[in-house]
Amino acid sequence: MVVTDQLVDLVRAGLESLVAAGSLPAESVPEPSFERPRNREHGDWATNVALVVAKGVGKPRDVAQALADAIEPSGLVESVEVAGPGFLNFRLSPAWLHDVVRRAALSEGFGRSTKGAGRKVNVEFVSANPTGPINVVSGRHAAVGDTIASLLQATGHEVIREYYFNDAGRQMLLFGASVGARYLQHFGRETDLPEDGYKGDDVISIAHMIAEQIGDSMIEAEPAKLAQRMLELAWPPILENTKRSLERFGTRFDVWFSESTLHERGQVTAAIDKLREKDLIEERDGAVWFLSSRLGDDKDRVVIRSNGEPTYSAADLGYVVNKFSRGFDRLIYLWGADHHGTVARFMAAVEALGFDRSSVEVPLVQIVSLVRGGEQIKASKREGVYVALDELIDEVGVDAARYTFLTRSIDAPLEFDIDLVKEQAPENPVYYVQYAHARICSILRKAIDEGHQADASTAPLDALVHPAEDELMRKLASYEEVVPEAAERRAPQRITHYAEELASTFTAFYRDCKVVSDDRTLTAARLALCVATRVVIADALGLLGVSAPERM
RNA sequence: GCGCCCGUAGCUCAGUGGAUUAGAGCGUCCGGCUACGGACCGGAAGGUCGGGGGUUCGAAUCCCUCCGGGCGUACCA
Repeated sequence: MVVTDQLVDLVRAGLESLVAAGSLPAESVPEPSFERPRNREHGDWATNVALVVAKGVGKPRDVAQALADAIEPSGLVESVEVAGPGFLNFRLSPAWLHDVVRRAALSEGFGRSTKGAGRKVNVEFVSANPTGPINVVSGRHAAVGDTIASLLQATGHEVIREYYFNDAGRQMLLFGASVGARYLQHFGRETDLPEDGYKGDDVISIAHMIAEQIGDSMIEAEPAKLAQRMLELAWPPILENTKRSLERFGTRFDVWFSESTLHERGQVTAAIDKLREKDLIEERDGAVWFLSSRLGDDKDRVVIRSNGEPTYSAADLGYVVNKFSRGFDRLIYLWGADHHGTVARFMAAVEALGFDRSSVEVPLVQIVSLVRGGEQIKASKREGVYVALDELIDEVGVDAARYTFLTRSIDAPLEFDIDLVKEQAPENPVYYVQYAHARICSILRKAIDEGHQADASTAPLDALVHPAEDELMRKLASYEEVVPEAAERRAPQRITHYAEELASTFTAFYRDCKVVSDDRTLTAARLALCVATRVVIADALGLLGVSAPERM
């Protein structure tokens, strides 16, 4: 049982006995919460529960003292004292830290919880249209979405990673027309790119590829037919490249979801009909409108244009119904902050379609701005301005790239200076963390060579009394708080920061405590601590999708 | 105008209700390699947590307001 749960039980029992004695009203008993005090003089764990219940009952310190007296002694708790305005500070026996070391070293679900057990979550991220190579902006989304998904799995959720792609519709036909223009140019025809068309050079190479495949058979085709045909030929190989790049980047999706299948199955129309039944649909100016303003949106939104084509957000209606029909309890849509203006409309649709708004969340990843040659450039696929994810991987490697994306909060805009990132790649903190891991592996190899055993289940952990050992054990213990918090807050950066702290704490231990020595008891204990640290570093890096090398 | 995000050390950023020492990396300055891996380590300088008001026993953290920056505000996505 995790130590905080045991403490909660102890304190709850104490509170209940105060209620039974009449010194606390029954309705004022909250779930006690525990935290690790920053200052070590304040004990191992502290709760503010007395401050919370004291309101209208008495002085916080008096309540705290009464509660401290009411808490039954146990083998776990060495002392409970009242401090500051009314905190209860707990000092624990060394056994809890030893338990941490053993559980971590033996990999028995350390850092895992079952909080989300039985909950099925869909995490949809990246979802870039297959109009060209996947870029670094998508790279940030891939790293973040993948890690959020891993964190949810670590807290017991069943998770599906999903990629939604556009293979139809106005925007994609524009892309098809752009490819068509390049196709015609390939055969020497004088043709301009469509206005707002896709201007990137990669469109040229796609057109060349198609030209080799089908020859000049389409050069006399009607523009609309040409665009449609080019689109059909272009997107599948582009999507394949996207899959390959993302897999190379360590991100694997469970489901690749095609927008056009929603239309083919009539799910978009069905969703609109459902809104119509609720009188949330109106025809105006020849278009069909969703009256989203009745549900918190700024204004109503078109779902079917006056030319009869559904809008992209109409597909979203069918898609959310489709997702829920697959049995998910929660949908997470990781969107770019430049789409935040559509969140209100989307949430209005969720409600209108009969779903609970609180079961859908849309974390927004702030924009990535590109800097190249000291100048800020606006990344745009249509303008052909971007840095390809493959290029980033080639230059700095997967580990450094992912790690960089995962050190920042999703709320922080990311300035991506491609020159600077390449230059600073060797100084990336990821190597500090990986180095600590490799160093531990090296120590363990040496110890085993010399006939020592690294068996945490039998190691005499009482021998660990040095302050640096104590610090390291405490840092390991906090992993069990960090993972659920990172998961709940959708905050991968908590894991990167923790990994650096753990590596740094280990390095201090390494400096002060020689692991392998003639003292076999002490060596056995320290080896167990090393194993525990190695496991936790590897686990944290694993959540981030970063490798944990045994040698560097 | 309205909406969302941001404003913390010279720079890039963590910390988002807890304890009169607010942290890290980089940069700057000083010092350290005869131990299991120096991709390192120790120390120093550097902060009105954008300004003001409020809530609270307690605020960088919550609320209001102002200032500054980014993004959005389409029958594009």
